[in-house]
Amino acid sequence: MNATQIKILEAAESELAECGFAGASIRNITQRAGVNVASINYHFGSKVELIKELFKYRIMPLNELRLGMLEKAKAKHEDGIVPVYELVDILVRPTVSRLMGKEGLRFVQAMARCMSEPLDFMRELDEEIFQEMFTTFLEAFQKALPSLDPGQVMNKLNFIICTMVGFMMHFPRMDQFIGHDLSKDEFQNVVDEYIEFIAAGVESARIPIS
Amino acid sequence: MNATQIKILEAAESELAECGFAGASIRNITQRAGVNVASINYHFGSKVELIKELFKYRIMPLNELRLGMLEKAKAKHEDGIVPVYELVDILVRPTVSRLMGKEGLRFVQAMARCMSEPLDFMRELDEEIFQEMFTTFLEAFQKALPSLDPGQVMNKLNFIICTMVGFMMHFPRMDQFIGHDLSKDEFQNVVDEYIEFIAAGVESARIPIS
DNA sequence: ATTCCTTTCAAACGATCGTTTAAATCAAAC
DNA sequence: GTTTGATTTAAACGATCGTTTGAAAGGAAT
Repeated sequence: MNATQIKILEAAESELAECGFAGASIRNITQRAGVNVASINYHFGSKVELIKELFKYRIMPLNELRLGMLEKAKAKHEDGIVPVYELVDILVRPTVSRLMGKEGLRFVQAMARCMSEPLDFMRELDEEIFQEMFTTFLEAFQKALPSLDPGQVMNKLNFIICTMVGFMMHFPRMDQFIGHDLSKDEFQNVVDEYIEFIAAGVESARIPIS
Repeated sequence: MNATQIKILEAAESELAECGFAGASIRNITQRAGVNVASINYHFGSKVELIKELFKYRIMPLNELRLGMLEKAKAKHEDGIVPVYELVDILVRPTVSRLMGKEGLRFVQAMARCMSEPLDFMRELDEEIFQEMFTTFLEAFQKALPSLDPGQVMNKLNFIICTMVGFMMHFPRMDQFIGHDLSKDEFQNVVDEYIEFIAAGVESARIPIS
């Protein structure tokens, strides 16, 4: 991965964050990166190969971080059962906490935008990257919530994903609704409250199994 | 609103749901509707005017429904304070319950896709349509959660919006994660559990005001 | 200095985009 | 039956899209 390729990847990330996949243009990306239009096809083969490469480049270390944290948490508790709150934190914080800081925001927005478009190659990424993490955490949540029906736990995990996707999507608009820009402290507060919000939802079981 | 215009609106909705705004093409829309390419500019003026018209056409009755339900709920409780669970239900169910059924899904997906794109005219719609409902429900939630800091209530409401956006976005993929298509009963179950999930998150207050 | 391989470049490819135009078609009023 | 206004149509507009091409430039090894 040489300097030109990294310049292109970062430019593509910005373009994706602002325009989405359909709206992103090769010409804009290369202009942002200060390289020739043909560079992308030369270095990556095509537009979709470029984007796939970008997400692999970004997501894989993030997932390894998460799985590592999960293993550590399992080891910490003698029965291997990690409490719900901790699981939610491990799952949510690595992504959400990146929203503060321009590069993190850029990545997360690019991600969210592409996830919202039903692109064939994103479905492939789903299967390559997310499915494994989904089943791993599903198992952990089922151990942490033994009183719940397995189907309910599955739903809860899907709800967590929903909230994460929604948060990534809605976050840039939150300022508009709140009325002012968030400071770093306020942002940390929002993240903490958000994780608490999700954990409480996961732990709740007001509706009995019918 | 004559027959041709409605045909165009519905075709536009389908196209938006599948391709988003940037990906939606006038030629595809007119082909779906079985009308000439020039019809859109003749009847609506431009692409963005068409989409704005579509959302006004769909959202305004939905919002009136919600505000009506809120008024009824306020009247039902002698102090005018509507419990959290009921507020969440009023806010979430009218949108989410539409996801079952092809037309509803089509509308919600079109909506979600466009909300994910930072389009100027969507910001206008935000201000015209959502801002009013946001402040109305913010007030109701603040009455229902008197022990919480106003800022926290604001965050909670933003979290609700996040989860709704995320749910609309993620719902078409949920089948893939669950492994089979949802039946009507299963879907109703998911909606109920989802509303409970959110309500529990809103009611939680584990983190003290620091 | 010359060879060889990688990288960059300007230019062009065909396709599709949103929009406009002017003629053709239709439906109702007189 | 003719006229008038609204609607639909096919064709073309200039612009931009992702991709390809063949030549120019660069850099390391001989």
